[in-house]
Amino acid sequence: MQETTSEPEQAQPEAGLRDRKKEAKRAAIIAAAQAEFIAHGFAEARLARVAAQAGVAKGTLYLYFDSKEALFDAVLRGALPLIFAPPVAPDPGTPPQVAFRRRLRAAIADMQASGRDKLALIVLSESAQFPGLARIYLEAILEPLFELVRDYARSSGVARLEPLTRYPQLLLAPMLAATMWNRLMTERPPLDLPEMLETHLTLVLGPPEGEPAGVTG
Amino acid sequence: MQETTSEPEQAQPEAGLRDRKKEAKRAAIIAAAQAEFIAHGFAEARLARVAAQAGVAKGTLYLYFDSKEALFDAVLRGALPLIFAPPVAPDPGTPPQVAFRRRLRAAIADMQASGRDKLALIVLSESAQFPGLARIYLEAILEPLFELVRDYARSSGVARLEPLTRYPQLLLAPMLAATMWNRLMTERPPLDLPEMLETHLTLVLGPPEGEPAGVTG
Amino acid sequence: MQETTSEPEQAQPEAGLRDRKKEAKRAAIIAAAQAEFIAHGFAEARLARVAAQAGVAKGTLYLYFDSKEALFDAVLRGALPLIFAPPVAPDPGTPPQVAFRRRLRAAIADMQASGRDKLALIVLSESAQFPGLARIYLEAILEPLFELVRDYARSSGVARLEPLTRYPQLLLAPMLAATMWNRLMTERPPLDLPEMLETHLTLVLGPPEGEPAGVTG
Amino acid sequence: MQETTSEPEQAQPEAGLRDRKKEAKRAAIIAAAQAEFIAHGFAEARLARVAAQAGVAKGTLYLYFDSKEALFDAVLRGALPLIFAPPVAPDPGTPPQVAFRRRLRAAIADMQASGRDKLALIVLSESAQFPGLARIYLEAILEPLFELVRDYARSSGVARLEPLTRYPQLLLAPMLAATMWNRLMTERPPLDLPEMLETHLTLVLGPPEGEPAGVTG
DNA sequence: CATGAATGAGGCTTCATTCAT
DNA sequence: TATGAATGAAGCCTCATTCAT
Repeated sequence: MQETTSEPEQAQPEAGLRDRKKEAKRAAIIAAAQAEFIAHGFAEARLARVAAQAGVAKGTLYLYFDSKEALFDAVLRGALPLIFAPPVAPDPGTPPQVAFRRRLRAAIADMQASGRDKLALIVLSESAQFPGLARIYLEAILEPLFELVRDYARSSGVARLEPLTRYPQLLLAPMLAATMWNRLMTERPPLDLPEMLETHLTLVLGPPEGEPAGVTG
Repeated sequence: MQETTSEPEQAQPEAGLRDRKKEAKRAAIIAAAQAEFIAHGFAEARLARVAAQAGVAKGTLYLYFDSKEALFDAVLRGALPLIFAPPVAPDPGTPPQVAFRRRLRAAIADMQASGRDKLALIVLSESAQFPGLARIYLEAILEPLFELVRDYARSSGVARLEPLTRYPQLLLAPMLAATMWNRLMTERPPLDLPEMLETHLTLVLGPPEGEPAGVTG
Repeated sequence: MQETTSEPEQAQPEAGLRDRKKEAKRAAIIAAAQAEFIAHGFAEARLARVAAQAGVAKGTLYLYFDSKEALFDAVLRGALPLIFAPPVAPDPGTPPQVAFRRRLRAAIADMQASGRDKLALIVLSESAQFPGLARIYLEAILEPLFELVRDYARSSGVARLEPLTRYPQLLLAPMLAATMWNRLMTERPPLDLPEMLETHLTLVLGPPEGEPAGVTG
Repeated sequence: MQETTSEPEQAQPEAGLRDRKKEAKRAAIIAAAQAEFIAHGFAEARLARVAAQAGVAKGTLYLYFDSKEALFDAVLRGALPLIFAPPVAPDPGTPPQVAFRRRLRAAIADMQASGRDKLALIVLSESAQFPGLARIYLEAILEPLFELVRDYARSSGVARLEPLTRYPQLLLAPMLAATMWNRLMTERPPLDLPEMLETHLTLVLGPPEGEPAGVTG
């Protein structure tokens, strides 16, 4: 139990090193798999490509994951925590509407940048094969967003917005639709997601206030 | 009904009969394939099941379609014309807003009832494999709807709605989202699509007028 | 029901031809598999070799059998009926002891010649993997033999043989042992199975009577 | 317990300790392997399970054995010496027939208790893969038993038993058969091996004498 | 035109064996 | 000496596609 002096902590750091390496490899595999699933969907994803991309042998995948499905599962779960980590500290002082809009913008940008929107699509279309997963995944993604919307609609005190507490989807749907659009309509100029979002929010919620203010006002 | 005499005398009716039979079989195959693709997605669809369902041998599929992809293509194209057949005659005399809302309602109901919403999902998620198809399909479905929205926004003369001429998606997205929701969240009470649509339209367009009329002011 | 004359019954014989071909191929596969299982045991048996030996593609095996285990099962079941088809017609007139001995001799010779003794061994040693099969197989092979022994012991009226009605195994075990011996001790001169059997029967049952009579003349 | 000083001073006792430790580990591996082979046969045996059971890492196995086959070989050879260690001191004074029967009984009981009967089965069925081994193993087990039988048959002076000097198998086969039977027919009441053996010996050799005495004689 | 048996490339997965630590 | 992560050959099996009938 005593501390080793010169060559400190033999077991601990060595195991730590091992574990760190394992964890790094695990992460590499998940990253490679995520790219593969995003590029080809579940059924057409090839574990050989995942292994090659991750720089390991095919068999090595099975040291970390029991099966292709388990790997898919891990990719999804791995993506989950990233989805709604508050992107910027809540910054007290900003009016709620501004914070709300920032939050939505960040969520959109993150989905787009990470490619997780494509994962969501895959889960959607292959939900027949992964029934439980679809529920978990979508709940983990959507429920927090819904709560965000409901909170805002309630706290805003605007009567017109009351329906959003029942159908928070209404506010979020265009983001989903637009993100799909951009992923699919690669031959066209992409939609300007932030602007479109702003437009939609203005359409539904009214013009923004408190923010740097674009127009004169 | 007459027997074919071995000499192609009445080429017309005989060929017509043949063609009708061929066409019927072709239709049966497409119907079976549509069900299969909807139920399992593209990759997991099995031609053996399609053939069995259509009541033909597996080899027979190849007399009508070159490949699994060609069959998928045919299914999609077969579904297209149905999507926007005007469901009810335009019925002159109804105010444009009412007609517009009816049209949207009909489109939604049709998508839902036919299962074509699932087809759309499949195209979405497997668009990497079917790049051209995705474009064609979505354009055929969405463009007419967009045009409908743009027309309405323009002709309404309401300034607030001007953004819809640039982003007609904003009005349609909730329908897409809701249809996906209901397809996936089978464990929960389904969203009431018509009501949700109405809510959304009211939220964006304002309360309906000319129709039975809900609130007053 | 009528006899086929020149070219009658189109469906029947054509289907018959197809079926006959399928049946022939099925038989060829089973034969090839039996040889393979006998040569290498279950786990080391290679379906590639079975297919090659049977003159079919690997995938073809799966048109006839669901899995390697199912093929093994079929091999065993296919071997069963052969095991105790009465080799010669019972020939009334021969005294029961003679008939009994003949029967045993034939059973031994048949097991040896067909290689089914090796199959039995495989079932034995891999019974952990095929629990039900072991029971079925051994019952199908052994129970009839046991019954034969019991019948004889009872009908002989010899008091000394009474234990055989309880332990018919005692009379048959040497045949099992000897057949194993010859299969394993390939480097030694093989046991003369018939003679050994005769010796054993004489040892237990007493000298044969009624048969051509051996030495003296 | 003393620290190794880096200079190999007391090579003898230290090495002895080391050797003992190594030997213990080696024994643990063999024991684990024997259990594994008995439970699953050779092909289905998993070195991972052996290592886990022995409490060592998988790689460690290869410090002691070159390959899975070498380990199997070691298991068999390790089991050999146990098979015919005279279970009770020959005890002079008992009549030969009694000693003989006791010996057989002990051999049977030992095979059963140790699970080595299953090992024998495995060797039998996989003899194609281990040709040399099969011979060695079976000779080591059977030859001593055969000699026992031959000795007895000769020394008994009973003419009827003369065939046993040529076919000692005849006396032993039921034990082999019965041991197999009990291993396989786990769903049925097991054969009472000692009683069956006694029955067989009585059937072939005549009623026992000198022992507690059943009949008078 | 229709059939359905046959094909065979290629996917996922296993596991004895190796090797850097 | 011991570890256990990594390897990669090889097996079983699937299924879109072909072709003789």
